Amino acid sequence: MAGLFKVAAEAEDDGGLLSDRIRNALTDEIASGSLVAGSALEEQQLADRFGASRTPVREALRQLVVSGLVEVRGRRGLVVARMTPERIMDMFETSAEVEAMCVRLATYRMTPLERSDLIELHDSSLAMVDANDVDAYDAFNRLFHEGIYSATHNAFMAEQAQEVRARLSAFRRTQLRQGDRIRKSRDEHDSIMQAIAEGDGDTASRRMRAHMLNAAAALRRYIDDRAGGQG
Amino acid sequence: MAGLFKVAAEAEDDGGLLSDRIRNALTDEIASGSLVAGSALEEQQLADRFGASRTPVREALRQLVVSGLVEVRGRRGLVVARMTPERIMDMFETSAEVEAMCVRLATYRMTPLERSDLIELHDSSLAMVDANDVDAYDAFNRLFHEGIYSATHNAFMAEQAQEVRARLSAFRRTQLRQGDRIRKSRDEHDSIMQAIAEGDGDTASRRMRAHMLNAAAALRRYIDDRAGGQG
DNA sequence: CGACGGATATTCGCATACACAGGATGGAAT
DNA sequence: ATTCCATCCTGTGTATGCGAATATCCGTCG
Repeated sequence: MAGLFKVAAEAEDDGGLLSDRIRNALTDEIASGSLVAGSALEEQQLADRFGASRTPVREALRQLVVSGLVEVRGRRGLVVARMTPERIMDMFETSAEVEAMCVRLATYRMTPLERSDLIELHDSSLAMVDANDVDAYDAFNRLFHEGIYSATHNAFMAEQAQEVRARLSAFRRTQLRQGDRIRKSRDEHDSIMQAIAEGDGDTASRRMRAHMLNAAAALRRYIDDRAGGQG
Repeated sequence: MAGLFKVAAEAEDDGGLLSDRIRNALTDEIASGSLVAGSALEEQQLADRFGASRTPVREALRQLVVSGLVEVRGRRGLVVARMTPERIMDMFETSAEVEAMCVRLATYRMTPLERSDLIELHDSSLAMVDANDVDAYDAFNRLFHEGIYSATHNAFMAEQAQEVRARLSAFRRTQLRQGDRIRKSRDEHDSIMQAIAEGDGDTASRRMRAHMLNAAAALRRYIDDRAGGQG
């Protein structure tokens, strides 16, 4: 999953391994929702689409299975991981705890430069909220949280947090479109930033946890609205 | 990595996929230290060893790369992930935070049955300490922590915690052999159990973090003793 | 004697080919 | 008409072959 962290690696798409290229492409499509959960993933079909043979496609798929984005169904092929609402909630809760853990460490360890960068980044999000630009805010949100991961000064923890976050990215955008969630999200960021500025890691941690759980609650409302349960 | 959690799957070793069998075997060998960090992993050689062709070996290796146990070295083949002391410490710290996070939730959520099972398990470890049986204690330790993961009643979090833990298993045994670390470990478990019994999740969490960091410190002393740095 | 360059050999990355399993489909029997 | 069975067919799992890239080794030159 170290690869996910260096998304700058997309630049070397042509130079890298074919299987990696396919893996990254599929990761993006699953995370963005282009490939909906439960879709069958046929090797030959994907091979044709990417202009490759089945071998690199297979390797990409097996890697996605390990990272949890794809699941095997016996010998009947692979499907995009279909997650139950319960599992999604579990993942959000885990993400909340992980983020809380990261922001606590980050508060204690970030350098003045990192702190000022994060403040500047946070300030920039106000315009996106006013414009109600969900895509821009989603992109900002990612940078904000990645900035916190990085400020933990623990590369492994940052990777783990990033991995969990990546697995939820498909749902995060959905959740942001709920009502005025985007503005509330920004407000919550603001209160987290205050705690960080005061060097109060425990408070920042609690607020981050609440922030993430609010996002999860918003998603749950959305899921409950859409369907009683399509497990 | 869900596969790691159901280690009962070892029973279906013969029935399962060849690439899975190879992956599990290599995982065990890396975790146990049979394959030392930095060793080259040649596809043909492994294929011969497992009586298979290169294809399933390749798939197994690529999966191990994703899970972080193996790393790629350009086109010059793969090696068992060589971890720097810094990275190992990062992993231990992450593990400490993750365990702290789990025990906090577990304290609030475990059922009376889970609590009594955990107490019983903990009590059983005293004999192993008295006998200074590191292997037995190591096995108990695993059950103890897995019991806590399970008591979070969050399957995803349990899997994540398990995955982090698995990646450190190679070092954990080493650390337990340091001085009277095993007895101290047991004492720390005891204080954690007290907090759990009192339903004080925050205290349990702090004590768990300290417990894990103590283990990391013991390992660091060991590393520092052995070599100034063999990165 | 050391360094540099080319040839060889090893090993990876991908493609293709073959084997096998499970499901779908069609027909026949009840 | 429905159900059961046989056959085919689709798709996965594995093996092998070929091309490319790189390390190694040896010879030659400085």
